[in-house]
Amino acid sequence: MQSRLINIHKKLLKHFGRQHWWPGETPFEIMVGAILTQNTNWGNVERAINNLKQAQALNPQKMVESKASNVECWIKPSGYFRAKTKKLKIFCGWLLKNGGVPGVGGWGLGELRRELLGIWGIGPETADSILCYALGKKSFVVDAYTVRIFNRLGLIKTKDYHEIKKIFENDLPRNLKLYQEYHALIVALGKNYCKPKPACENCPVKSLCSD
DNA sequence: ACCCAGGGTCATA
DNA sequence: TATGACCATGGG
Repeated sequence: MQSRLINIHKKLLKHFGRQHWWPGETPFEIMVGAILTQNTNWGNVERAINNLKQAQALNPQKMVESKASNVECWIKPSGYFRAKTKKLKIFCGWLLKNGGVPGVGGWGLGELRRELLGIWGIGPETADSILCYALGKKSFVVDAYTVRIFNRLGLIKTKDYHEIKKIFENDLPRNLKLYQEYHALIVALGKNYCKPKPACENCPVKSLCSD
């Protein structure tokens, strides 16, 4: 399995090139993006983040202090704007209480991951995205594309998040840039070739990933 | 007019 | 444990 996963990464890298993820300028912006992109097209998230920047609200303090109706207005393009406003406010409250980005950045991976998962609105993928891309922790991110693609390739036969995460983390070299690049490439692959319907027979993914 | 998107929570069986 | 409803905007 090990050589398969690494081999697939190599092929994807060759085909798509480096993705330079996460698209965001600061760790906090990456964290906000990780929450806003939940089940949402990235283009819509960019509009929301631009609104926050324009309002000079892209910092934890302002996020907590601002009226909910204002935050809702800024992030409206990213959808689920009421739910996500609540998530952002709760998350930023937690962040401030714990010394901001520098404060939580010093924690160990295991402890920090459990903390994040304890926050309302932060599930496994959002937590791992924050860990891996905002804080540089070696925590592999699994998403719907990963589940779909690797099941279709026949390399896994489970949809369980943590099972799949372990498969990747056990088999891949423990390398941050590899974790970051691999997940980004999986998203590139999923966006371009691996739609839910139809589940194509001659899926380009298979030839792309075959030996 | 449909399906989909870089999920997560909650209620129900 | 495992489905289903719900959250909501914008692109194809």
